[in-house]
Amino acid sequence: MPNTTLTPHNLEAVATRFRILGVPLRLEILNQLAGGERTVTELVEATGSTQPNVSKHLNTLLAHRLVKREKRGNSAYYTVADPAVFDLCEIVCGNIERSLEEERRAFNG
Amino acid sequence: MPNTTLTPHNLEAVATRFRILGVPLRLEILNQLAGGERTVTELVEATGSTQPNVSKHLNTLLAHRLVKREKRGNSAYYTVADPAVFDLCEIVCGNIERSLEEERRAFNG
DNA sequence: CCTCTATATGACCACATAATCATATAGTCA
DNA sequence: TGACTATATGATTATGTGGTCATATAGAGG
Repeated sequence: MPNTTLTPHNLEAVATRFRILGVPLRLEILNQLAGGERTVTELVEATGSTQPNVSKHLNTLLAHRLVKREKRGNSAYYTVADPAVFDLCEIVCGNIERSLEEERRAFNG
Repeated sequence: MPNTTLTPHNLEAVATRFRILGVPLRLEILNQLAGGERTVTELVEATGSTQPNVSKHLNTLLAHRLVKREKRGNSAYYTVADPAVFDLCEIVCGNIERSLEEERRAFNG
């Protein structure tokens, strides 16, 4: 029953969620977190970005509840809050694939 | 087998797709198109936005293959290119729901 | 051809925000 | 306490883009 659909009322919230996911570095971070919890330093190394930048994006992801943070010792360990985000990526990939396939068919019979 | 996942290579494309969906008016347009093809004028009335603005967003959606356009007579009829986008919205809604539910549980036991 | 309607487009502005730098905070260990 | 490491944060800049306005394009009907 909680199979909510797109309504004018939650439209803003949904758009915001999409916007959060619309930044490559944030997707890359989430992709890293798909392999389990990571510290900021690990994410900095994995992404090649700067520490303040990664921290800031993690903060954004945290504020929108896409990740969870747990402080242990000197470090902050981040994990994905809801694995369903990866389903999103799957679907989007499927979308893009079909688009490209269709374009290909349109080009050469 | 075309079950593509998030890789560094398509990451940019996926992020772009998310960014396109991250604008409330565009979501509203897609939501309208869920009910079948619509003309620009119809979408202007339904959304309460201006004609140039709606046209511009339709152009963006078209450029990224989220909608299709067909010109008949004096009007332009738009349709959703890939209904799978609505699955995205469903998932996001589910995400948000779970977030809020969890937040609620955290607040009052 | 003229008018009306529908749609697209270019110029412009305003605002949000991603990236960077410097610095603050805070925990660990000697 | 002092040095070191890890993380967060404030200020600033640069850029992208959503919205608006005016205008162009184009088809329909007289």
